[in-house]
Amino acid sequence: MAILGLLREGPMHGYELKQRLVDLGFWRISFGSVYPALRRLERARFIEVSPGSGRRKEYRITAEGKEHFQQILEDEASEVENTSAFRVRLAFFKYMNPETRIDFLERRKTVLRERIASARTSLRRTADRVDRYTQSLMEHGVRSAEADVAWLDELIASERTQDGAPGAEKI
Amino acid sequence: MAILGLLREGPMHGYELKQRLVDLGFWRISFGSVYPALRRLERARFIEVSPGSGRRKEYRITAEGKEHFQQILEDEASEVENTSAFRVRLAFFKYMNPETRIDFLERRKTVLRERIASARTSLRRTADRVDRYTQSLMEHGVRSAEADVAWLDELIASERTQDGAPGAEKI
DNA sequence: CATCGTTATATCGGGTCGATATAGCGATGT
DNA sequence: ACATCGCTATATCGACCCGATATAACGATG
Repeated sequence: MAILGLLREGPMHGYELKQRLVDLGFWRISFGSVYPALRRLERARFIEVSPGSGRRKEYRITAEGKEHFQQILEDEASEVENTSAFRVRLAFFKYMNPETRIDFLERRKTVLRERIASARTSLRRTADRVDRYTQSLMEHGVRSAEADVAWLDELIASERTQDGAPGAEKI
Repeated sequence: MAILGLLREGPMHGYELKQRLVDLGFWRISFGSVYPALRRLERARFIEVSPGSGRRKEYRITAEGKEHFQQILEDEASEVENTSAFRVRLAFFKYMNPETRIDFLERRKTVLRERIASARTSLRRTADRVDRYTQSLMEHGVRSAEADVAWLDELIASERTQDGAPGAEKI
């Protein structure tokens, strides 16, 4: 999905795609994921290949590819539990129907809130049994999730005020 | 490694192990990882199985298992780029040689600092080309990483003052 | 023009994930 | 008494991802 999204901006070769994925925060994406994914997308006729300069291969998205991308992006039941899947969809939010954007963000927020609640419960439950390192780890997990929720609130707020310039409220 | 660490605390069955892994922040750990892992550990003689109550199977760590756990925990070249691997080691920090703990935390900090730097670079490089959502995503990534660094600083500080009570400096 | 670091494509084995199957268990309702 | 529901519990499968590795051309430095 991320590859299709990036190729919507314009044709690219594999190595460049990988770099752009790293830029989006997928630090550890591997060539062992990228190249097989490109072959799968080609087989499915969602992308096309043509020789670029040197030994490069230029990948271009097809009409079917755009259609498929839109379909999985707009899918109402779109994954919101999976952090990576969430981040990919957010990176291509501009292509998402504005009406479903807020719903999508709210659903992510619900998931995080649930995790925070259950993490707090297990912290209380195990407070006396686990060592200070484990406890610090769990507490940091809660704080991170809370920061994520605050960020989602920013995004939702700027999405509601239509003009929407997230970053205007930036710290 | 996480399974061996948890079994050091006492015998457990598979389902319970999975729950404890979730408690440690591995929200999405799957049974398709847990049960095959238990079989591999059994084959390697790092754990032993005995029938528990009902249809449960109780897993126990062996002497070889403890030895192996200690070895991969203390391994100087221990993975610090991989967030999951880092978190597992931190969860079992009490078993790690105190001299190597600070080094381990510092190395993780270096990795995060490098990521922050490269993320800032790619933010500056792409600031005018990418849309506001992508930008917010990248900015949030940087803020999260910075929060992680601050947390590591807390852990390092409390580790240096021997008595070490992380959470004493808690916000 | 040798050498080194970067760009670039590709594959492989071992492992993870999400879905699914199966079934016993305890509680709640009628 | 017993149906049914949700939770506990073990297990497997296909599709896929990751890290290591192979290969080679390219550009810059000396």
